[in-house]
Amino acid sequence: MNLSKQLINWYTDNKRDLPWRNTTNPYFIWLSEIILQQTQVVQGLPYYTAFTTYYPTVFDLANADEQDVLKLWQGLGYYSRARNLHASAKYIVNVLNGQFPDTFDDILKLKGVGDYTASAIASICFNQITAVVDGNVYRALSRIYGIETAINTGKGFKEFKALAQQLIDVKQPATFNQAIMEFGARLCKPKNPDCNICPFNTVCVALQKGTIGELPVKLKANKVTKKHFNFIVMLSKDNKTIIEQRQGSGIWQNLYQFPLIETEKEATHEVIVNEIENLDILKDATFDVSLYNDKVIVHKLSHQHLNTKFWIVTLDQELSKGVSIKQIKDYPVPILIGNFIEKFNF
DNA sequence: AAAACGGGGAC
DNA sequence: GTCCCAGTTTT
Repeated sequence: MNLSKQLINWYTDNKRDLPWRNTTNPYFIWLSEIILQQTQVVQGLPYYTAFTTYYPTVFDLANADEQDVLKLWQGLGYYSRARNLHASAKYIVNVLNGQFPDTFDDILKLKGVGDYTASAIASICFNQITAVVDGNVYRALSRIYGIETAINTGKGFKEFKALAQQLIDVKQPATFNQAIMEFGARLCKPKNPDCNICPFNTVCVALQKGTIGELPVKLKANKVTKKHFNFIVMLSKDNKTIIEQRQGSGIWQNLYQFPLIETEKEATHEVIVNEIENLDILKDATFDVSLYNDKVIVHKLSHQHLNTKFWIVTLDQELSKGVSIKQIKDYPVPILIGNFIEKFNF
Protein backbone atom coordinates (compact mmCIF):
# COMPACT_ATOMS: atom_id res chain seq x y z
CA MET A 1 0.00 0.00 0.00
CA ASN A 2 1.33 3.44 -0.87
CA LEU A 3 1.84 6.34 1.48
CA SER A 4 -1.16 8.26 0.21
CA LYS A 5 -3.55 5.39 0.93
CA GLN A 6 -2.07 4.74 4.36
CA LEU A 7 -2.35 8.39 5.25
CA ILE A 8 -5.99 8.47 4.24
CA ASN A 9 -6.69 5.30 6.23
CA TRP A 10 -5.09 6.84 9.29
CA TYR A 11 -7.16 9.97 8.76
CA THR A 12 -10.40 8.05 8.46
CA ASP A 13 -9.78 6.47 11.85
CA ASN A 14 -8.38 9.50 13.65
CA LYS A 15 -9.84 12.72 12.27
CA ARG A 16 -11.47 15.26 14.53
CA ASP A 17 -15.03 16.33 13.89
CA LEU A 18 -14.58 19.99 12.97
CA PRO A 19 -17.31 22.27 11.63
CA TRP A 20 -15.53 23.09 8.35
CA ARG A 21 -15.24 19.39 7.62
CA ASN A 22 -19.00 19.15 7.17
CA THR A 23 -19.15 21.54 4.22
CA THR A 24 -17.59 22.27 0.86
CA ASN A 25 -19.11 25.73 0.64
CA PRO A 26 -16.13 27.77 -0.58
CA TYR A 27 -17.09 30.77 1.54
CA PHE A 28 -16.95 28.70 4.72
CA ILE A 29 -13.79 26.88 3.69
CA TRP A 30 -12.15 30.18 2.82
CA LEU A 31 -13.11 31.62 6.23
CA SER A 32 -11.71 28.60 8.02
CA GLU A 33 -8.45 28.65 6.08
CA ILE A 34 -7.78 32.34 6.72
CA ILE A 35 -8.61 31.95 10.41
CA LEU A 36 -6.32 28.94 10.71
CA GLN A 37 -3.26 30.57 9.15
CA GLN A 38 -0.52 30.38 11.80
CA THR A 39 -3.26 29.57 14.28
CA GLN A 40 -4.03 26.38 16.15
CA VAL A 41 -7.43 24.78 15.68
CA VAL A 42 -8.46 25.24 19.31
CA GLN A 43 -7.72 28.95 19.10
CA GLY A 44 -9.47 29.49 15.76
CA LEU A 45 -12.59 27.44 16.44
CA PRO A 46 -14.65 30.07 18.34
CA TYR A 47 -13.77 32.68 15.71
CA TYR A 48 -15.01 30.40 12.93
CA THR A 49 -18.29 29.99 14.78
CA ALA A 50 -18.59 33.74 15.32
CA PHE A 51 -17.86 34.67 11.70
CA THR A 52 -20.22 32.09 10.21
CA THR A 53 -22.91 33.24 12.62
CA TYR A 54 -22.54 37.00 12.15
CA TYR A 55 -21.69 36.78 8.45
CA PRO A 56 -23.41 33.64 7.10
CA THR A 57 -22.75 34.62 3.47
CA VAL A 58 -20.07 36.48 1.58
CA PHE A 59 -22.64 39.24 1.00
CA ASP A 60 -23.04 39.78 4.73
CA LEU A 61 -19.28 40.06 5.14
CA ALA A 62 -18.94 42.40 2.17
CA ASN A 63 -21.64 44.68 3.54
CA ALA A 64 -20.10 44.92 7.02
CA ASP A 65 -18.04 47.84 8.30
CA GLU A 66 -14.33 47.13 8.58
CA GLN A 67 -14.42 48.19 12.21
CA ASP A 68 -16.99 45.53 13.01
CA VAL A 69 -14.97 42.88 11.19
CA LEU A 70 -11.87 43.86 13.15
CA LYS A 71 -13.88 43.79 16.37
CA LEU A 72 -14.98 40.22 15.68
CA TRP A 73 -11.36 39.33 14.85
CA GLN A 74 -10.09 40.96 18.05
CA GLY A 75 -7.69 38.72 19.95
CA LEU A 76 -6.81 36.44 17.05
CA GLY A 77 -3.80 38.43 15.88
CA TYR A 78 -2.32 39.04 12.43
CA TYR A 79 -5.02 41.62 11.76
CA SER A 80 -4.13 42.02 8.08
CA ARG A 81 -5.98 38.72 7.69
CA ALA A 82 -9.22 40.40 8.75
CA ARG A 83 -8.68 43.44 6.55
CA ASN A 84 -7.81 41.29 3.54
CA LEU A 85 -10.74 38.99 4.23
CA HIS A 86 -13.10 41.94 4.19
CA ALA A 87 -11.52 43.44 1.06
CA SER A 88 -11.73 40.11 -0.76
CA ALA A 89 -15.37 39.66 0.23
CA LYS A 90 -16.12 43.02 -1.38
CA TYR A 91 -14.17 41.98 -4.45
CA ILE A 92 -16.11 38.71 -4.74
CA VAL A 93 -19.44 40.51 -4.40
CA ASN A 94 -18.75 43.62 -6.45
CA VAL A 95 -16.47 42.29 -9.18
CA LEU A 96 -17.32 38.59 -9.35
CA ASN A 97 -21.05 39.07 -8.73
CA GLY A 98 -20.88 37.00 -5.57
CA GLN A 99 -19.51 33.99 -7.43
CA PHE A 100 -16.57 32.46 -5.54
CA PRO A 101 -13.56 31.84 -7.83
CA ASP A 102 -13.32 28.12 -8.65
CA THR A 103 -9.79 27.57 -9.91
CA PHE A 104 -6.43 27.66 -8.11
CA ASP A 105 -5.21 30.62 -10.20
CA ASP A 106 -8.32 32.71 -9.57
CA ILE A 107 -8.51 31.85 -5.87
CA LEU A 108 -4.86 32.89 -5.56
CA LYS A 109 -5.82 36.38 -6.72
CA LEU A 110 -7.73 37.02 -3.49
CA LYS A 111 -5.90 39.20 -0.99
CA GLY A 112 -4.58 37.21 1.92
CA VAL A 113 -4.60 33.98 -0.09
CA GLY A 114 -1.23 32.47 -0.90
CA ASP A 115 -0.14 29.13 -2.29
CA TYR A 116 -1.25 27.14 0.76
CA THR A 117 -4.74 28.62 1.05
CA ALA A 118 -5.42 28.53 -2.69
CA SER A 119 -4.39 24.86 -2.76
CA ALA A 120 -6.62 24.06 0.21
CA ILE A 121 -9.72 25.76 -1.19
CA ALA A 122 -9.18 24.46 -4.75
CA SER A 123 -8.87 20.87 -3.53
CA ILE A 124 -11.51 20.87 -0.80
CA CYS A 125 -14.19 22.78 -2.69
CA PHE A 126 -13.44 22.05 -6.34
CA ASN A 127 -11.54 18.74 -6.32
CA GLN A 128 -8.50 20.26 -7.97
CA ILE A 129 -5.28 18.29 -7.60
CA THR A 130 -3.32 20.94 -5.74
CA ALA A 131 -1.20 19.78 -2.81
CA VAL A 132 -1.04 21.91 0.31
CA VAL A 133 2.26 22.68 1.98
CA ASP A 134 1.88 23.99 5.51
CA GLY A 135 3.84 23.50 8.72
CA ASN A 136 2.37 20.02 9.18
CA VAL A 137 3.31 18.90 5.69
CA TYR A 138 6.88 20.15 6.09
CA ARG A 139 7.23 18.23 9.33
CA ALA A 140 5.67 14.96 8.21
CA LEU A 141 7.47 14.76 4.87
CA SER A 142 10.83 15.98 6.14
CA ARG A 143 10.82 13.20 8.73
CA ILE A 144 9.43 10.34 6.67
CA TYR A 145 11.79 11.08 3.78
CA GLY A 146 14.67 12.45 5.85
CA ILE A 147 14.77 15.72 3.94
CA GLU A 148 17.20 18.23 5.43
CA THR A 149 16.55 21.15 3.12
CA ALA A 150 15.58 24.22 5.19
CA ILE A 151 11.84 24.75 4.92
CA ASN A 152 11.94 28.54 5.12
CA THR A 153 13.75 29.01 1.81
CA GLY A 154 12.50 29.15 -1.75
CA LYS A 155 14.37 25.96 -2.53
CA GLY A 156 12.77 24.19 0.39
CA PHE A 157 9.27 25.23 -0.55
CA LYS A 158 9.69 24.04 -4.14
CA GLU A 159 11.10 20.71 -3.05
CA PHE A 160 8.31 19.98 -0.57
CA LYS A 161 5.62 21.27 -2.90
CA ALA A 162 6.84 18.97 -5.68
CA LEU A 163 6.97 15.98 -3.34
CA ALA A 164 3.48 16.63 -1.96
CA GLN A 165 2.14 17.12 -5.46
CA GLN A 166 3.67 13.79 -6.46
CA LEU A 167 2.14 12.01 -3.45
CA ILE A 168 -1.36 13.46 -3.60
CA ASP A 169 -4.18 11.01 -4.30
CA VAL A 170 -5.55 12.26 -7.61
CA LYS A 171 -8.89 10.57 -6.92
CA GLN A 172 -9.40 12.30 -3.57
CA PRO A 173 -7.16 15.37 -3.32
CA ALA A 174 -9.33 17.02 -0.64
CA THR A 175 -9.09 14.04 1.69
CA PHE A 176 -5.37 13.60 1.09
CA ASN A 177 -4.62 17.24 1.89
CA GLN A 178 -6.60 17.17 5.09
CA ALA A 179 -5.17 13.79 6.03
CA ILE A 180 -1.54 14.86 5.83
CA MET A 181 -2.24 18.03 7.81
CA GLU A 182 -4.17 16.16 10.50
CA PHE A 183 -1.37 13.61 10.64
CA GLY A 184 1.19 16.35 11.23
CA ALA A 185 -0.96 18.08 13.80
CA ARG A 186 -1.99 15.04 15.83
CA LEU A 187 0.59 12.29 15.44
CA CYS A 188 3.76 13.67 13.86
CA LYS A 189 3.84 16.53 16.38
CA PRO A 190 6.79 18.93 16.82
CA LYS A 191 7.55 17.55 20.28
CA ASN A 192 7.11 13.94 21.36
CA PRO A 193 5.54 12.53 18.18
CA ASP A 194 3.75 9.20 18.61
CA CYS A 195 6.24 7.17 16.59
CA ASN A 196 5.32 3.99 18.45
CA ILE A 197 1.87 3.91 16.85
CA CYS A 198 2.81 5.63 13.58
CA PRO A 199 1.84 3.73 10.42
CA PHE A 200 5.15 4.80 8.89
CA ASN A 201 7.48 3.84 11.74
CA THR A 202 9.08 1.05 9.70
CA VAL A 203 9.93 3.31 6.78
CA CYS A 204 10.47 6.71 8.42
CA VAL A 205 14.02 7.83 7.61
CA ALA A 206 14.28 10.26 10.51
CA LEU A 207 13.11 7.65 13.03
CA GLN A 208 15.70 5.17 11.82
CA LYS A 209 18.46 7.76 11.86
CA GLY A 210 17.36 9.22 15.19
CA THR A 211 16.92 12.69 13.71
CA ILE A 212 13.23 13.22 14.50
CA GLY A 213 14.14 16.07 16.85
CA GLU A 214 16.21 17.83 14.19
CA LEU A 215 13.57 17.83 11.48
CA PRO A 216 12.26 19.84 9.84
CA VAL A 217 15.31 22.09 9.44
CA LYS A 218 14.52 25.77 9.82
CA LEU A 219 16.99 28.62 9.41
CA LYS A 220 17.81 30.87 12.39
CA ALA A 221 15.17 32.39 14.59
CA ASN A 222 14.33 36.02 13.90
CA LYS A 223 15.66 38.41 16.48
CA VAL A 224 13.36 40.19 18.86
CA THR A 225 13.54 43.93 19.52
CA LYS A 226 12.55 45.48 22.82
CA LYS A 227 10.31 48.55 22.92
CA HIS A 228 8.92 50.76 25.66
CA PHE A 229 5.25 51.65 25.31
CA ASN A 230 3.43 54.14 27.51
CA PHE A 231 -0.31 54.36 27.05
CA ILE A 232 -1.99 57.52 28.30
CA VAL A 233 -5.39 56.74 29.76
CA MET A 234 -7.31 59.98 30.23
CA LEU A 235 -10.19 60.19 32.65
CA SER A 236 -12.20 63.37 32.29
CA LYS A 237 -14.84 64.93 34.50
CA ASP A 238 -17.54 63.87 32.07
CA ASN A 239 -16.39 60.23 32.03
CA LYS A 240 -14.62 60.33 28.72
CA THR A 241 -11.23 59.20 27.54
CA ILE A 242 -9.15 59.50 24.39
CA ILE A 243 -8.55 56.65 21.98
CA GLU A 244 -7.09 56.88 18.51
CA GLN A 245 -6.86 54.61 15.50
CA ARG A 246 -3.44 53.32 14.52
CA GLN A 247 -2.48 54.41 11.03
CA GLY A 248 0.11 53.50 8.45
CA SER A 249 2.14 50.32 8.44
CA GLY A 250 3.28 48.34 11.43
CA ILE A 251 1.54 46.36 14.10
CA TRP A 252 -2.20 46.55 14.86
CA GLN A 253 -3.03 48.49 11.72
CA ASN A 254 -6.47 50.17 11.96
CA LEU A 255 -7.02 49.02 15.53
CA TYR A 256 -7.58 51.51 18.35
CA GLN A 257 -5.44 52.36 21.36
CA PHE A 258 -4.92 54.97 24.04
CA PRO A 259 -2.51 57.75 23.00
CA LEU A 260 0.91 56.14 22.88
CA ILE A 261 4.22 57.61 23.97
CA GLU A 262 7.11 55.40 22.95
CA THR A 263 10.37 55.96 24.82
CA GLU A 264 13.93 54.73 24.34
CA LYS A 265 14.21 53.51 27.90
CA GLU A 266 11.72 52.67 30.61
CA ALA A 267 9.89 55.94 31.25
CA THR A 268 9.72 57.67 34.61
CA HIS A 269 6.79 59.59 36.02
CA GLU A 270 8.68 62.82 35.33
CA VAL A 271 9.27 62.02 31.65
CA ILE A 272 5.62 61.19 31.10
CA VAL A 273 4.38 64.32 32.85
CA ASN A 274 6.69 66.34 30.64
CA GLU A 275 5.39 64.69 27.48
CA ILE A 276 1.79 65.12 28.50
CA GLU A 277 2.19 68.81 29.18
CA ASN A 278 3.03 69.28 25.53
CA LEU A 279 -0.21 67.75 24.33
CA ASP A 280 -2.56 70.26 22.75
CA ILE A 281 -5.57 68.74 24.32
CA LEU A 282 -4.23 69.28 27.83
CA LYS A 283 -3.12 72.85 27.37
CA ASP A 284 -4.16 74.92 30.39
CA ALA A 285 -5.58 71.87 32.11
CA THR A 286 -4.91 70.64 35.60
CA PHE A 287 -4.26 66.96 35.78
CA ASP A 288 -2.85 64.20 37.90
CA VAL A 289 -0.68 61.38 36.53
CA SER A 290 -0.36 58.00 38.19
CA LEU A 291 1.10 54.70 37.07
CA TYR A 292 -1.48 51.93 36.80
CA ASN A 293 0.77 48.89 36.64
CA ASP A 294 3.51 48.81 39.23
CA LYS A 295 5.28 46.11 37.27
CA VAL A 296 5.99 46.60 33.58
CA ILE A 297 3.74 44.46 31.42
CA VAL A 298 5.76 42.60 28.82
CA HIS A 299 3.58 41.85 25.80
CA LYS A 300 5.34 39.44 23.45
CA LEU A 301 4.83 39.53 19.72
CA SER A 302 6.68 37.29 17.30
CA HIS A 303 9.43 39.86 16.77
CA GLN A 304 8.93 42.56 19.41
CA HIS A 305 8.72 42.62 23.19
CA LEU A 306 6.56 45.53 24.25
CA ASN A 307 7.42 46.71 27.76
CA THR A 308 4.26 48.53 28.62
CA LYS A 309 3.07 51.00 31.22
CA PHE A 310 -0.44 52.40 31.51
CA TRP A 311 -0.52 55.94 32.89
CA ILE A 312 -3.79 57.16 34.34
CA VAL A 313 -4.31 60.88 33.76
CA THR A 314 -7.16 62.35 35.76
CA LEU A 315 -8.44 65.66 34.40
CA ASP A 316 -10.35 68.37 36.23
CA GLN A 317 -12.15 69.32 33.04
CA GLU A 318 -14.40 67.87 30.38
CA LEU A 319 -13.16 66.28 27.18
CA SER A 320 -15.29 67.37 24.25
CA LYS A 321 -13.36 65.27 21.77
CA GLY A 322 -13.26 62.22 23.98
CA VAL A 323 -15.01 58.89 23.75
CA SER A 324 -17.45 57.92 26.45
CA ILE A 325 -15.90 55.18 28.53
CA LYS A 326 -19.14 53.24 28.19
CA GLN A 327 -18.55 52.93 24.45
CA ILE A 328 -14.93 51.95 24.62
CA LYS A 329 -15.70 48.27 24.33
CA ASP A 330 -17.21 48.79 20.87
CA TYR A 331 -13.82 49.54 19.37
CA PRO A 332 -11.44 46.88 18.06
CA VAL A 333 -8.29 46.98 20.15
CA PRO A 334 -5.16 44.84 20.46
CA ILE A 335 -5.44 42.27 23.21
CA LEU A 336 -2.87 44.19 25.27
CA ILE A 337 -5.33 47.10 25.44
CA GLY A 338 -8.34 44.82 25.75
CA ASN A 339 -6.91 43.12 28.82
CA PHE A 340 -6.25 46.48 30.42
CA ILE A 341 -9.79 47.72 29.74
CA GLU A 342 -11.16 44.53 31.23
CA LYS A 343 -9.12 44.74 34.42
CA PHE A 344 -9.31 48.47 34.91
CA ASN A 345 -13.07 48.30 34.56
CA PHE A 346 -13.28 52.12 34.56
C1' DA B 1 15.95 36.54 0.62
C1' DA B 2 14.72 38.57 4.85
C1' DA B 3 11.71 40.95 7.86
C1' DA B 4 7.19 42.11 9.54
C1' DC B 5 3.06 40.61 11.22
C1' DG B 6 -0.28 38.41 17.16
C1' DG B 7 -1.60 35.76 20.35
C1' DG B 8 -1.84 31.49 22.65
C1' DG B 9 -0.97 26.38 23.28
C1' DA B 10 2.28 22.78 24.61
C1' DC B 11 6.24 21.53 26.94
C1' DG C 1 11.89 30.13 29.13
C1' DT C 2 11.36 27.77 23.89
C1' DC C 3 9.06 26.44 19.73
C1' DC C 4 5.43 26.61 16.68
C1' DC C 5 0.75 26.98 14.91
C1' DA C 6 -4.06 24.50 8.46
C1' DG C 7 1.12 31.55 5.99
C1' DT C 8 1.02 36.06 3.46
C1' DT C 9 2.73 40.47 2.37
C1' DT C 10 6.10 43.92 2.29
C1' DT C 11 10.71 45.46 2.02
